[in-house]
Amino acid sequence: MSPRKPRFERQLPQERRQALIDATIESLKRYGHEGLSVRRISAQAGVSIGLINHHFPKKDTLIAQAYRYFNSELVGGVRAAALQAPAGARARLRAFFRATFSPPNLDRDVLTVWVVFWSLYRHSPEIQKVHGETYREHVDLVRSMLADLAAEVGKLRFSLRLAAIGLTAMIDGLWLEWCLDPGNFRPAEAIALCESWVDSLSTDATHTDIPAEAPPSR
Amino acid sequence: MSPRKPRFERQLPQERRQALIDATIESLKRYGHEGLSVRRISAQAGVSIGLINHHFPKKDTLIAQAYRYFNSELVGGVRAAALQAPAGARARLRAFFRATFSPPNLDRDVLTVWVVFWSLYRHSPEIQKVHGETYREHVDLVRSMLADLAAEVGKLRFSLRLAAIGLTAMIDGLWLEWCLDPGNFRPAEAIALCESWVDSLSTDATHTDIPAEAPPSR
DNA sequence: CGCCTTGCTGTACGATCGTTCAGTAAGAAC
DNA sequence: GTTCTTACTGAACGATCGTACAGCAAGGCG
Repeated sequence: MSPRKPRFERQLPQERRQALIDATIESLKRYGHEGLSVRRISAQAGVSIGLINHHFPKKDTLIAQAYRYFNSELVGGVRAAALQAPAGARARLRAFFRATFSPPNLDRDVLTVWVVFWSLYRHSPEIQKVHGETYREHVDLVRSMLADLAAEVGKLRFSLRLAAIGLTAMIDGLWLEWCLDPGNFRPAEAIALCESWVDSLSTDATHTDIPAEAPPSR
Repeated sequence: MSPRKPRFERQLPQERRQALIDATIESLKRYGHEGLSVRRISAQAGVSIGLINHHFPKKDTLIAQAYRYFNSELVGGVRAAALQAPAGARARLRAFFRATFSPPNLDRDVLTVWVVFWSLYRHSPEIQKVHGETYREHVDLVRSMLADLAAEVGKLRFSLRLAAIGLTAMIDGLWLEWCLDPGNFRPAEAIALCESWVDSLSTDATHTDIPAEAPPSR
């Protein structure tokens, strides 16, 4: 007699949880918002429907943890790229932009996942919580590089806070536009736009009246 | 005998369709993605469930038309603001930025509606079709103002195409960031970031190597 | 006033949703 | 080989989904 093939393999909870998180993101890439159902996710992971609720109290918990993982992967990747670059604020920023506008980050499916997560934000406290914890890391990374730039070239055109906001907005906006229509511009052009914007930070204001710097109410 | 109150009022198809479009957007503001169900929408409009399929062949058609209306309202509003401004590229851009970062456009609910529509884009051919037709109007508006600017100050740092992409990205990115956390910056700061970026367009490049301008493959 | 058009209602249908839970079996421990 | 823990399955539940459709009734018209 041949040994029976087991109907399933037991795994350590932490490994299975990660597999479910991976399946969540993959299903989200495949089917968009409709991929976020327990049936789609469990099918993608090759497990039964009930296993999700065995490892996660609610579906929303799994989605929030998938968002956390997705965020940390991005931040980890671009941070590593920036740290591997030669010393100097501009070189680090250049490497950061290259990583930002290259695979795996510049990928229509990946960017679609971002947009779907963002669309869940307003009506999901769990997503809001994860966002508050992880998106800050991304902004902090940008801010630290801009701080290095300021140390090299002197005072910037905007406060560190506002400069980081502007650069993050430019990146997110370019991501969004490229996600909706990748034929509009090439990655190298997106990098050029970002570098040009950083350059403009270190030149004196010529035409614009910058409003007095008052930190926002919050 | 008091005259019986009619159980419902008949309306012209075009009026009822518009009412359903309004209800769709309102329900979307209220409940996010989950507001896009025929039951939520019909409840918001105060009509029966079946009326939606009486006026629209499929739910997706209604959603796509709501996206079209939402887009045209935005473009119409900011274009009107730009046209009412004093002559001159900078004045028009300034008015455009003010309209872009003021109500009704700068409203968390309104911005959430944008993000949800964007999240539907990749897996909905109907949304893609509307987007292709209407988003172009917005980009064209931006491009025409930048063309006027170029005519005033001479050659810009980027091609008209790329400059419009960068400015649109900056606006969309700031919208997104403000939607996720309105406490991060004030509207006046967003306007300053945009105006500063436009200013940098008309100064010579100093540090950045701009890649050769080759139109994208498409 | 009665007729006719048609905007409109509301039930019904099958599909799919998130969650529960009793039962199964994998695989380590002894 | 036996026992035990628990990762795991899969049917079942009620709720909600989009669509279809038979019938009602509002309101203009003759």
